[in-house]
Amino acid sequence: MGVKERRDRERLEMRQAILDSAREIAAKEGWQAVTIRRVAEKIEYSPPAIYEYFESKEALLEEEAREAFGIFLADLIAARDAHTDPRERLRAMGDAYWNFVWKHPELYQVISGLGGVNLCEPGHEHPHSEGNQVFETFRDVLQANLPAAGRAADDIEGRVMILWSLYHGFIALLMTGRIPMESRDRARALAGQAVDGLLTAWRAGRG
Amino acid sequence: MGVKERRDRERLEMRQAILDSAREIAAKEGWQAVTIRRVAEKIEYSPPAIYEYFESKEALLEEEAREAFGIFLADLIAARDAHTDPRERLRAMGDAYWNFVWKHPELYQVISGLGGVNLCEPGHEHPHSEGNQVFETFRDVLQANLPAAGRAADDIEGRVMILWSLYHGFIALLMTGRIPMESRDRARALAGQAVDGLLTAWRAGRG
DNA sequence: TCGCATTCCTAACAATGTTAAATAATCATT
DNA sequence: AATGATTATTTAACATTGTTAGGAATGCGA
Repeated sequence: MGVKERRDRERLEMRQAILDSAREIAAKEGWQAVTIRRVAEKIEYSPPAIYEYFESKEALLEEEAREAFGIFLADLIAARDAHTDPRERLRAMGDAYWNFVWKHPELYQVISGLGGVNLCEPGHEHPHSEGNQVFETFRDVLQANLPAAGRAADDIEGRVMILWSLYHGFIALLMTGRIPMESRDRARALAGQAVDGLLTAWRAGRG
Repeated sequence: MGVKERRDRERLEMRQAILDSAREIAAKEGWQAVTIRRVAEKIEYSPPAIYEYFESKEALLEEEAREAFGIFLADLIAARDAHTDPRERLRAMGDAYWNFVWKHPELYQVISGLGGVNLCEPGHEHPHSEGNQVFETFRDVLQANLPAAGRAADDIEGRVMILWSLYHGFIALLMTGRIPMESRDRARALAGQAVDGLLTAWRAGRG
């Protein structure tokens, strides 16, 4: 009675085909161009067929965000595990963050509400467990970068937020054109420089 | 023959009424709810009437952004001029930045492409002279906060970008729900703390 | 008064997300 | 194998979006 299994598998394949098509359109033309009808045309089905696999366009985009978080997290963990020294680890994770964004802009956009993705709003809850895992990974590695003394007293999570905001701020300003794209490499250098400054301040217990 | 003047004045008033209506809707229900038809209904005109005053919805939003930049800049300059000590000035401008965002979220959104505003894209040029003025104002005040030695060699503008990214990053993460709104005050404290850390690093010539 | 520009409206278009209803395909059971 | 039920998929449509075409008013200067 493996017929049920096959049908489930086919259903998953269809679902994935929809996700892949949407992402492909987004990668080529931006999320603005991702339309139920465009996706349907790409997989050679009629528009309403999509609604057998996703409750709405928003649900589809949320699933894209979940996938994106998964890839992002995998990249970060790979970068961390490529080194043992805490400083090397943090540096590599910063590189991984930055590289992920410009290697898959559409993924970072759907994660962070950039590029005309409407998912993200203050009220809206983000139940992506990978999102939390990203945060926790950064927290653990940052903690290993700080002196043991007074570690409990220090607000490690607050400092993760600081670094996160710094990176995301630069990326958002670049992606929205506020900082011109020609300054991308310079922005990367500045972000790294700022992180170094903050780290030394924190190590010295002055932050 | 002041009839021409009167007509011009009426035209400007109508234009402003459109802008005000759009902003009012955005303030109450977000930019997603700002629709040509909603704006038209609010000013008791038919939808196509709007196109006599704005070439397109995008042009309307761009004008909103221009207005928003003007208010933002005025707030920043007022904060700066309320003090003479450079440190006080920078602190006050940081406060002004933060306060502007949460006093007029819809204005910051239309400026920065948050909250479902599609204006901002990497290619799109932003010819808001007020945007540059904001940057230059911050640059001058930051410069006054750094030691004179080696000022020319230091990358002041890069450091403005760093502070800008830090602030904007926190705000964007809050507005998109990545950082929960309950942590807003904590985020503000963290941002200030990070700025202090960076400033001391820069003053010591270690940044 | 006539012509002309401005202002505004009705009606419509195409594109969007989405739903209803009907049809085709597939499967389990007899 | 035939049948009834479930599932998959499509066609047609709806409401909402931005936007345009074409035509009334309106008021100005000749």
